[in-house]
Order: sequence, then structure tokens, then C-alpha cells
Amino acid sequence: MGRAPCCEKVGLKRGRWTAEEDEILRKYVEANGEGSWRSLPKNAGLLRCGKSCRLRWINYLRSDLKRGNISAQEEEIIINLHASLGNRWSLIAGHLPGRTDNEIKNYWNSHLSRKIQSFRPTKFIPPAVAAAVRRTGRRTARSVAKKNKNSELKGGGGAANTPVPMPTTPTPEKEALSSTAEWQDKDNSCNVIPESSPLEERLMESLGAAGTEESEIRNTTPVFSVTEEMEMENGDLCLDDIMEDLNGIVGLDEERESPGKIEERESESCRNVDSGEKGSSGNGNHVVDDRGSWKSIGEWNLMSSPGNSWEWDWCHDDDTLRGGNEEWGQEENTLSWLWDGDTATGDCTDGDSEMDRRREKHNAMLSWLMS
DNA sequence: AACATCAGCAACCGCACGAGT
DNA sequence: TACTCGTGCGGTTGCTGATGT
Repeated sequence: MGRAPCCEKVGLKRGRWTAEEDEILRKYVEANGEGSWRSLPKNAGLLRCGKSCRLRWINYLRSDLKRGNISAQEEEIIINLHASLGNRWSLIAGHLPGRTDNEIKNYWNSHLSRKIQSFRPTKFIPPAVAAAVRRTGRRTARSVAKKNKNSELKGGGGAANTPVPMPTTPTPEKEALSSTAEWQDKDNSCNVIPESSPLEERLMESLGAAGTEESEIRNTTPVFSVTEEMEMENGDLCLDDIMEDLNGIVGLDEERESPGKIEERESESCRNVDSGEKGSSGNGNHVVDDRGSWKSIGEWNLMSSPGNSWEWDWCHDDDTLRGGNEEWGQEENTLSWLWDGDTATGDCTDGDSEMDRRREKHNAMLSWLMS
């Protein structure tokens, strides 16, 4: 049974509120208090949906709202809170008296996300920040896409220190654009973090730059992209390279697996990749068993089918442990969007080398992992 | 001056959740 | 236990003014 609409929409006014409507709503709420939003329009004589009234009151008419621009201090608070809370705008707003979640959300999407995207993406960006950037709304994405249309400089990318939710399979048009393939410089060149912003300072902190000469950090921080020295071995994707980098930067290593899970996996006769011995390898938890090669990140396992170095799919522990091989193809768990055709990793012309394509794939995976 | 594009923001939509019945 | 209702939240849309060409 479908749920009844929150209000009878026929005959109700929509769009911008007029001063008269504001006045009616204000007087009514001041006289009767907040709440009972559904019945409010009828009682107050407004031709508006109750939800619309509530929104108008909360975001605009409340007397305790702070007007004016977001201050630098507030911006810093937003950045800090967003790094730990993610897109929980109402929680963030709770720390900023007089500011609404909608206001903060808009400010983030229109100001902060753009600031963050202005960072050259081959530098490490704190995970939550980058992840949030990828999650930002259509407008920002559209604007950035337009903005980048004629530019070689691509925005986005990076990784997060908030709990990283397992992403649903992104649509190619939405998410492939945010993969490394888009933002990576064509020449994989090392780039420079812009100076002089609170956000940039936060980035430095996140890089663990304490005690290090800023200019050194700024100019020598390991670039998170495939370079000549990050090559593939024997023609295969060096996932271990990626994982080493991830371990070094976001500390994935320590939380990779509980001892219990390792035991469970050992009991499944996993062989070490390099030695052929049972159990996970010393470097992260890259193992090979009869289902292929796989790595673990938290409860999620990145797996490749036997004999196919490039087809890396995500599988949850639950599925892995119960032998969920048949579920690897679940749409929501797959990474295949990263390289389903050339559109996801940039147009690869016939003239591109196989190594270039591998680098692009490597980078695409890397950026995805970091997010 | 006219048009196109961009940026900011208010408002809407759909979903989730808790309380009440 | 199942259902409805009220509310809150996050994502998305679209309007409008500013800016660029």
C-alpha cells in the first residue's frame, strides 16, 4: 500500500514565498508554536504544503537565525566537522548556532567543494573531504564538468578518513568522471598544493607534515598517481603497490583484518601469493585461493577472478566467507565501472600504449580506493 | 545591448525513522 | 505486529542575479 502524500498537492502554491505568506506563517508559529506542520497550513490559512511551511520556518523565518556570510571561523568548523561527520548537515549545523543545515549544505556545495576541487588531485586529500566532494550534488558536478570542459586540469579525487561506506555502483556518467582518469594530469606530472588557506593547512596536517619543512612537503609529497617508478610487474596490476601506498597514508594496514577472519581464511586453504604457502602474505592481506586473488579492506574484499588480472570486484566478508563467488557480479559491489570500456578511464585511442591504459586503470582503482 | 553561462541559494522531493494506535 | 502519521534529513532541482562574451 502506497503511502499517502504528506499533503494534498492539488491547489497548493509552490515556489518562492511571498512576504505576505511569510508574515502569516511567522505570526501563526509565534502564536501556536512549532509542530503540527501538516495541519498548520489549513489553520493558518496558507495554501502551502506542511512540509513547505516547516522548511520555510526552519530555514528562513526562525528568529534565532544568523544572517550574513559564513565567517572564516565558521568555515573552519564546517571543514573540521565535515571531515569527521561527512554529509550530516544537521549535525554540523548543530555546532553552528544560527545556521541551518540547508545553508551549510549549500555553502559546502557552492564554496567549499570547489575550493577542495581546486587542489591538484594527484596530491593526497583527506579522505572525508574528497569523498564528500564526490558525493556533492548535481550542480557542483555539473558546474565543474562545464568548467573543466576546456581545461586539462581536472578536479576531485583523493581519499577519506571518515568511515568509508561501501559505495554503490556509480553510473559511469556520474562517477567515472570523478575517477583518476578525469583529474589526472595527462603527463602524470607532480603538482603543487595551493598555498594560504585553512583547508590547505588541514591537508598538511592530514599528511602528517608536522616537523617537516612546508615547502618540502608541498613539493615532494608522494604523488598519488602511476609514475614510471610505479610499474606493473609481469604485465599484471600491482595491487600491492596500491595497497602499500594506501597503508602508508591512510593506515589501512592495521585495520585490515581481525585475527579471527585471518584464521577463517586460512582454514579455507588460501595460499600466499608469493610463497605458495597457506595464509595471507606479509604485505597486507593479498592472497590467492581457488577463487582468485584478493585483498581486504575492513569487511570488504577486493577480488579478481582467476586468470584475469584486471577484473577486480568487491565482495563483502559475509559473502566471501560463505563462498559467495557467485555473488561477485552483484552490481553494487563491482568495480568494473572503472574500466568498462574506455569511457570510464578516458578515451584510449589506438595509439595509446597498453602500459598507458594500465596506468590509467591503476590510477582509477587507486582513486576509487582512496575515496 | 543581447545573449550565454555561471554561481548562489531557496525550495522541493523522496526516503527513513520513531511514536502512536 | 502492522500500519499510519508526523517529522527530519540529505539529495536534487530550478529560479534569479551576476558575470562574461
